[in-house]
Amino acid sequence: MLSGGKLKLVQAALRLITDTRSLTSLGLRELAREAGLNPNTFYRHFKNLDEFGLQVLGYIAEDMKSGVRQLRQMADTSEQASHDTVAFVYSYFLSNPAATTVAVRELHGPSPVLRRALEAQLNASAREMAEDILERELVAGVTPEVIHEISHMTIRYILFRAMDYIEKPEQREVIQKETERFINRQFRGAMVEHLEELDLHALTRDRQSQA
Amino acid sequence: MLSGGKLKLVQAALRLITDTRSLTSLGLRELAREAGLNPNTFYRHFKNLDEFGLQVLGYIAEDMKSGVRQLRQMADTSEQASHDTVAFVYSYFLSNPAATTVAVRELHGPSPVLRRALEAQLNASAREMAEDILERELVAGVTPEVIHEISHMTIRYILFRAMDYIEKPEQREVIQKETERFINRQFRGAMVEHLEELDLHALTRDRQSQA
DNA sequence: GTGACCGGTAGACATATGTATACATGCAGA
DNA sequence: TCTGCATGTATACATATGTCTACCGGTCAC
Repeated sequence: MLSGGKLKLVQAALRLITDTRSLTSLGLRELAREAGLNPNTFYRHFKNLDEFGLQVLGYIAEDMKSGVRQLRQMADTSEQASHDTVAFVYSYFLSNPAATTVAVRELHGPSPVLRRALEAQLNASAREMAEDILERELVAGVTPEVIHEISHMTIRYILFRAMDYIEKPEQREVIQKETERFINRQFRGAMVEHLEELDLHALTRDRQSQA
Repeated sequence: MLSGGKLKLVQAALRLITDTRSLTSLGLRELAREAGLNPNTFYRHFKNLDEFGLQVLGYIAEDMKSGVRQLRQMADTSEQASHDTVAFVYSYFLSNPAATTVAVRELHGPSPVLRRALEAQLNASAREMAEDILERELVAGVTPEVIHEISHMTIRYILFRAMDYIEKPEQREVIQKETERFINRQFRGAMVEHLEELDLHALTRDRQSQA
């Protein structure tokens, strides 16, 4: 898809983006230097840095999509599904740290163009996730709209945690477990959404007296 | 607390940070220019730009804290409390857009120093929120640890949504409602966390047949 | 074979930046 | 009154950046 110098420049960007750099902070000369090209070659491929940023986003979006596609796997309960999904997604992020960093950073970054683009891509992922849940009937008694809404939140939540997950190896297990709890609480909360608070309290008391 | 030139520079930063700039992207000369000072005056007050960033964070942290302090108000049910809190917090963000933008942007930004500082401040806020919930016994049947965990997530969630809230006036109502649902689902989900999935389904069916 | 085009290069430009040194002013304490 | 110190300024330098114009070597179509 991307050829020659274009590819070199995009990959150079991914190499340059570490803990301490963001996509929008990269300079054209810097990029060319890292790619082993003449500064002016940049102009042969991109009109300006914004257009370049979009290409980078497209590149990593492609990557992420193909990663998420292989996620369709079996799971009997929703709890099991959330566990598997979370494990998979984080391991994916872990093996693509640069792309992940770009996504997290630019989602709230200073370039409106990139923000919109990323948002659109996240929405697409959320939609996919929701439809997957609906098709496999993993959650009962929750309307499709709510499933979409929760998926939307979940996708973002995972993305934010991904940075910590990458940066703090000793916290990975904790983060993973927290994420699972987050998801399960959302869906369980949605299931009992229309119950009166008093009933809920009674219910909780029941459980506690049982134990 | 901050005096003269120091203050001028910090305020200049807040003025410069709009949709399209981030704290870490500001230059020393740029800052001085906006503050109406000589570039070198910057050095009279700050060792480097990182130290400056920390001061800015401190400045807005002060501001936010005093904002959140007046939040202690009455509410009978947790649902009511989440509604009031969400309304209040968003209106606060709306009236301090620059500070909000800084916080959101730098929490995942390229400067590790600022990231850590912001994280610490968010954790403090989360702790405060959790303790408030515990003191006022707004949520029953949920352990303090879980309340802390949910508070932690909620604080972050609200902060992220704050950007959209500021930027997209036509979506403000929706965002506010979504945030309330988010919070309520978390706590309700936590209440029924230890129930078997089957029981939950039965419960949901009950409600549906009632209706 | 020739002309067009694509990808890459070289050099030069105006302009911006961070920083160092040296100078000016005003106010506090002796 | 003199001294010190904090604050602000002026000038200067090395270095980086985006961008412009011009040049070069292949490759493909005709």
